[in-house]
Amino acid sequence: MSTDLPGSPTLEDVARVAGVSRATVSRVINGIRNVAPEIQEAVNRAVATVGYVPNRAARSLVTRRAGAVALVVSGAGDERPSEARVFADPFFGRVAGGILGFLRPRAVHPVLMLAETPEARDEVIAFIRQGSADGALVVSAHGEDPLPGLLAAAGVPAVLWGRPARPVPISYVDLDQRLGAALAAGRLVERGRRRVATISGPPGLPASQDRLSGFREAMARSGHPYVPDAEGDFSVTGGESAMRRLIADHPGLDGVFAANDLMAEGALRALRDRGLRVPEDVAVVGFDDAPAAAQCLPPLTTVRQPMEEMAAEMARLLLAHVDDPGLEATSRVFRPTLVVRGSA
Amino acid sequence: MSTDLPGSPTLEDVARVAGVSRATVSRVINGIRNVAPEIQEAVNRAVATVGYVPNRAARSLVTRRAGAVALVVSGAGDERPSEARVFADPFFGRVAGGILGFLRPRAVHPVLMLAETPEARDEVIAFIRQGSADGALVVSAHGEDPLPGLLAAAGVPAVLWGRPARPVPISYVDLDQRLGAALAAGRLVERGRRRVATISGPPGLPASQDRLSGFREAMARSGHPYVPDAEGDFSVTGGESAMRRLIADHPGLDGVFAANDLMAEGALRALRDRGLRVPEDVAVVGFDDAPAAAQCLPPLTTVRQPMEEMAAEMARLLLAHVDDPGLEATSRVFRPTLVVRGSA
DNA sequence: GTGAAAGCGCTAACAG
DNA sequence: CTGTTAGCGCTTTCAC
Repeated sequence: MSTDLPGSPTLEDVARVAGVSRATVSRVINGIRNVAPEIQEAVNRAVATVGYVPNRAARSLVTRRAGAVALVVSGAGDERPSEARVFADPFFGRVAGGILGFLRPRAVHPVLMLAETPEARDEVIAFIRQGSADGALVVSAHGEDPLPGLLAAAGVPAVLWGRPARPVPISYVDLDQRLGAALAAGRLVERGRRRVATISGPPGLPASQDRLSGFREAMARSGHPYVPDAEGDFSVTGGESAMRRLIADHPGLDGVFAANDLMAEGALRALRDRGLRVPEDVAVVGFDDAPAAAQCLPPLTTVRQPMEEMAAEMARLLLAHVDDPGLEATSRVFRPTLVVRGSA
Repeated sequence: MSTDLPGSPTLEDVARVAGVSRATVSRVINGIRNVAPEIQEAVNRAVATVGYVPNRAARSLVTRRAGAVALVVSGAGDERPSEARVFADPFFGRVAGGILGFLRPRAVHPVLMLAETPEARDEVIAFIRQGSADGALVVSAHGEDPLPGLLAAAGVPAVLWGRPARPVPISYVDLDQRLGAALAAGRLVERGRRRVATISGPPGLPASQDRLSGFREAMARSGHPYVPDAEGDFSVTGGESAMRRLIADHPGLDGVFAANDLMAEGALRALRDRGLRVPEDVAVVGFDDAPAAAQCLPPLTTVRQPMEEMAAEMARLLLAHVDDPGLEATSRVFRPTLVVRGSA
């Protein structure tokens, strides 16, 4: 007999109740046409009465689709401590939000993974090779992250957030960082600032490098060949101490470009502590347009990075690669915009 | 023939190469004894040469284990916007970190889910019923979150972060909030503070309520029956404005207990802006011992909540429920400790 | 100690 | 338009 123990109802059960075959039930469940309306009706009723819900493993086994993707946070330091730091960054939150927004309507679920150690990296690729996920979405905290290379070598579908430091045949989504930096420079120059400095991000990240060099080049084009910089780490406290160093080393400062909003927030704080007014004494421009940017005092003028859209695009690209394994690696570069608020 | 297309190698392939049967390979893979050492050797070699990696769907189909759990962020508002906010809170990062730390060595993966709408909630329980995950770990932002009730009704293994507002037969992990609040009160009293106020969290959360009433009761026991409060929302800016209100309404204030560190940080900022010194003029005690607490100026005296351990315990409890469906719902309440730094 | 065989629940040809 | 028939890759009795 097939009326077993509690085990949740299967297609077979639904079929029996509806008085049709498993195949027909399957067709109805998967929304395939060519099924008489009356039968569809009967099947749906049967599904409801037995409380049927399709078994994902069985389905995956035959469709060869997991309906899941790995959301990998990579190279953010190592071991436990890092975990908290990465997730705590509002940046990750926005990216995750954008990805979920795209994946959800498509019934694809993100599996959170950390890839800080060689073993963890192997685990990520094994995870995909064993069919637990159809591909990987990776957010690296380091330009030298070896994961993209491993993914490419394994021939696993993957999309990166940001261009990797060294070329890898993998799709990625990025922002035109240099343009963003130029926007910031333009604003500062437009506001008549002559002694401008910058607080840069972690030098290992291509995004940091591009923002720094892009800013310097734009300033140079405007006749300001010398732009000192203090290195930060993309955190509020990092920005705060960088700003302090800048104030100490360059007393006459009247403009600052911080490579992200968190550091800009720290800079604002340091400036306030020193009794310097923003934007009167020192104008400040941030980068990202993080949620907190509008809450700063004064509200932060910043370069907006459409993170949610970029994140959604990552997801879209990944699913495209999953659907068509032959697809060439591509890159999508978004344009930043300047959001003018009170700080500059 | 079985030498098909590229399709990744299966047990069959390994068996052929090793010259044994599928069953034997399976035993070796799953570390079951009763296999001659020499054969184990041969199998392992074969696994390596063909690059075998077990197919998770096939395995799940028979073992009835997904090897995954849903990590649900629930009731944090609704729709897209919320997503970013929740993840951005350092609180979520630490919890996620603690969970991952426990799950990883056990080869269980967390699938990120949001449950803000009724449909999203149904999706969560369907997700588990279809075998995509073995259970749910849920972090609610609202005491009235309906998800725990649905989970319990569906008989799905689940563990909550924090006691639900209304009793639900579900396991949860919590902190002794009242003891934590008493610790804060004790410190303030010990430092001779006589005009003490508190910045409370979202009133809908049991944790907020317990910290508030626990603090008031402890203060009352020390002879301070009146403790005004200003409501915050667990964010820095919320704490900042609450502090401003408190200063305005209660000029003589000399001590403040903020229901979390983010708000304490905001309070510090508001106090500094008003030219009040901490701890000389006003002593401040926070709650959580967030990573940023030590970075504040002055470093924050706070009530430490062992979030990572609590999170790990959630995961442990969930796996226990998965292994033994008959297990009764239990609760594990952790004890907070006081971390004395500069602010009080 | 090892192999043969029976499914787990589902989808996808292929007939009819 | 619907049913029959094969498996997907793996674990797991049950014999040997």
